[in-house]
Amino acid sequence: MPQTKPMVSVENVVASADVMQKMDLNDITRKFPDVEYHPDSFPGLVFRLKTPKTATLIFTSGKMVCTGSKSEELAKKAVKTVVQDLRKGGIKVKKNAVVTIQNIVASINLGGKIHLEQAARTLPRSMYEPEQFPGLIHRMVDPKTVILLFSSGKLVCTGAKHEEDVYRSVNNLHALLEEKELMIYD
Amino acid sequence: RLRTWDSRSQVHEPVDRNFRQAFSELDRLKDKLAVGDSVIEKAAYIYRKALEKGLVRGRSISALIASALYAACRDTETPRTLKDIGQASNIKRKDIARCYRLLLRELNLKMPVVDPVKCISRIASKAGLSEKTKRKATKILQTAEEQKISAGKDPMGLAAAALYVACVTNGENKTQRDVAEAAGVTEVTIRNRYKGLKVALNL
DNA sequence: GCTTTAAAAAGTAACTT
DNA sequence: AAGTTACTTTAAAAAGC
Repeated sequence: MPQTKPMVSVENVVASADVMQKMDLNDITRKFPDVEYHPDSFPGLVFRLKTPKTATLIFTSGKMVCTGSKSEELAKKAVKTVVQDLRKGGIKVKKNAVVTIQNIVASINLGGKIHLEQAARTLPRSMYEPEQFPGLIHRMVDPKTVILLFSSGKLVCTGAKHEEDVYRSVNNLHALLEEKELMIYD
Repeated sequence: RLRTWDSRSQVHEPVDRNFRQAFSELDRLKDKLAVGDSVIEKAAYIYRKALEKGLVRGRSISALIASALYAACRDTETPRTLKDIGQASNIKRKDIARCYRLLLRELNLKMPVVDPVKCISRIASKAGLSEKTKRKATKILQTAEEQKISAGKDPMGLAAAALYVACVTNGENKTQRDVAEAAGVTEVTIRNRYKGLKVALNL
């Protein structure tokens, strides 16, 4: 059975947020010189934080998208910090943001190599096209996530809404790989 | 030939016009890529399935035809790269790749994994290599117990590296650049694959 | 479908030095 | 030939073309 417990590390969390009020992006641009706002190419304003190291997109509707956090909690903290900074800078923001986690990306190391070509033939809902990408793309149904498998035994799991989904996805896949004898331990 | 189309062409509707365009395009690509009628017929079959599934809505018909042809090549193990089809159809490689993935997902197609051995002949003829070298390269790839070193690697890079090694052992005067150019990969890739091959073959 | 953000995996490509 | 940077794939939201 698994000689090694999978090493999981959350690499990026994407969260949407809403302060439920119209925002004047040009005003924010005037008061925050380090902000990026190019309405001709994209309607969102980019507000970067050093800690947590994130990038938050702010739209005129008051809706936001925060990316780059290493955990669900840090994503929420980042949005709070952005709103606080806006207020300190003189931007009126009445309500606190309602945050929703939209996607979690994690990297995993199974601790053993994977027989990719065999996996490509036996794993359902999988695609392996080394001419296009070195990893095998597997779509898991429950939880609904997508996992990229590499011959090194490392994985990337994305599409999860909760950190628990990442662990369930990895455990499901790991068990499946061992059941079908697709794992190669030293 | 092209009975796949003829058998359905009796219904004269907009769909009919779509098929005619698809077939004239496939016939044009057939000559440019030098693939057989069976590949074209398979491409037509896949394209028709895509039409029936409504995958053409809001999408480029040309890109869908080109990706159906790529899928047919893959299914029949006819060695043609996305780059080959992109050049023949004047459609960006990235667009063909995206449509191809869509076809796999929506039509539930399962393709065999590309066998680098099947890529040897095309590279060898483009580079003007001997039959002996081709045979040697085939043995090299087979002896390299594939699976262990080829996972995740571009099949054309693996085949090119094997051919380069075969040239050296057979004393055929071809540079890495010659082989790389014929295979459509860089010399750096041939060198990197060569390293793995060297270990696998105890060279 | 595109535009923008972030991040990992491993391979390949394109420049510099 | 080594190094660096950058692009390939995956997911997801935002507003608008």
